[in-house]
Amino acid sequence: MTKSARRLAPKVPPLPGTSRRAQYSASTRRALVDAAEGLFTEHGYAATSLDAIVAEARVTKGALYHHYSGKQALFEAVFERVESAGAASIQSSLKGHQDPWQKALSGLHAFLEVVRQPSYSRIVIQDGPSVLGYERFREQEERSTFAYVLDIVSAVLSAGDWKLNAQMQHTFARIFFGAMSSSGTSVSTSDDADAEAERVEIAIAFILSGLRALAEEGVQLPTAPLDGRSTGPVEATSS
Amino acid sequence: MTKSARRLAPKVPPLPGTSRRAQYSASTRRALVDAAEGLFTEHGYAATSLDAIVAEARVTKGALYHHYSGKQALFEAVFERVESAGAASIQSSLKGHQDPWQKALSGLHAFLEVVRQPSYSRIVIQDGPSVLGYERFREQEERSTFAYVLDIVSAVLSAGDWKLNAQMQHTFARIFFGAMSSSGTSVSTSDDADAEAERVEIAIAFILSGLRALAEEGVQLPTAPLDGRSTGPVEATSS
DNA sequence: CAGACTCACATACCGTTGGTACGTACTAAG
DNA sequence: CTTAGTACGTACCAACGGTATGTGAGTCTG
Repeated sequence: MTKSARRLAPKVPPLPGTSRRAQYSASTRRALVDAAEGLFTEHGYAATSLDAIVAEARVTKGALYHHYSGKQALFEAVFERVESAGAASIQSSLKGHQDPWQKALSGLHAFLEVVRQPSYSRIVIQDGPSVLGYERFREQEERSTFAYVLDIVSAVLSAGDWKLNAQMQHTFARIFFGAMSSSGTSVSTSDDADAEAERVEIAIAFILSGLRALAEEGVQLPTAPLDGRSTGPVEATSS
Repeated sequence: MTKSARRLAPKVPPLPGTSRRAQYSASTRRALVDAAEGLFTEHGYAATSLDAIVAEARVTKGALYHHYSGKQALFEAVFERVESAGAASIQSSLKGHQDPWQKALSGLHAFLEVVRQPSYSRIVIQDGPSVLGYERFREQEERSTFAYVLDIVSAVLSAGDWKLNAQMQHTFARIFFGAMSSSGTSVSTSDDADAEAERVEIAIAFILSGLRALAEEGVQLPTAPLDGRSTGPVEATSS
């Protein structure tokens, strides 16, 4: 392979992605991802066969395996697209807010909108963790949706004049992210999604206002674990 | 079937479950569930074949399909056992606390212990929703672990002198349950699980103390949706 | 106690599925 | 026109969940 490879480089491989075949190729990939997204959303990952996907995309399995290493890799492509679309939607809702508390409420609202989309609910929230494995799922989340949550939570916490290390910020973000995901799924499966979303917003806003009250009182986070479970009634957290 | 069926009823079908065959049968079921729990925990639902399970249990597929209608039904049996064991563990931690806030902290601690067990983490938290489907998963949770969370949350909320309808209590419970599940998984996959669990306890306790602060101030829940995202800065939630 | 009957499995098999090996048409470069 | 490589299509395979059917031990009835 070394003897004939170095002829002389073509002028320029005219921008990879602009040639005819590259366009066809990209089109095929899109068709596959589109079809897969629809079928995964409708029937879930396990109940969707590759035959169904390639039929819907009007290609063959050969094409699929040429572009993706397998079913899971295709799912990852779908996941990434759906996830980043949702994250972008959330991000855009944050513009025009400086007050962290307002930003949090606005982001929460946007999140509850995103999670009501069937594709996001099914692909990201429901099938995501088990298909990708929790580790990979988390890697993906960490650098998109969760990142925003972390940002906002950190902003809220520092607005509360609490100095926390990165780990503690992470923990808080994880807690709120979990709360939002869970209640988000609850919203998306509710009979009256609007009403449920409203309740969630009220509830989380109320919880946030609780933190705000603590901030105004100047209450600090305890650094030691509060052992309030073993024997008698102890004084617990409030100052 | 009607001609010879009504002889006369045998004295009593000597307590179903005590006959020899019934004992063998029960033993086989246990072996299957035991084997399945181990393999599901280790490799996950999808990556565990029925052949592997029946080999581990030292029976054949015929036996499996005699007792369970399929792989999913077997998983449900495993799920139910692991789940109820965890729920029982949590429930027992609640004894000896009258103060709802203390009860909440104690339950939280117990939950974080339970969720650190690999079987619970993998089978209930991770594979549960996608295998059973979110609806069935939720039905199961609703009448065990989630029920306790709902109880505690309701107690906390009414201790805060807030009158909420059942829906709102549900919403709050869902929020906290989600927060606990998510951070619980985070704990179980952490490098230093103890430290992470400690942080989670501190954080959630802090959030609870925020609610407590609101209670002491007599702040009430807003009933209308707070629209704090559209145009300018609005006054938001705090009184 | 003898026979009929039932239950708790074992064995052999099937359809579907994810994945692979290989052939082929089309394209871009020389 | 040749040549190399890409983008597929076709044919196939192994593994898996699930089923149909056989069989022997256990249980009940007379």
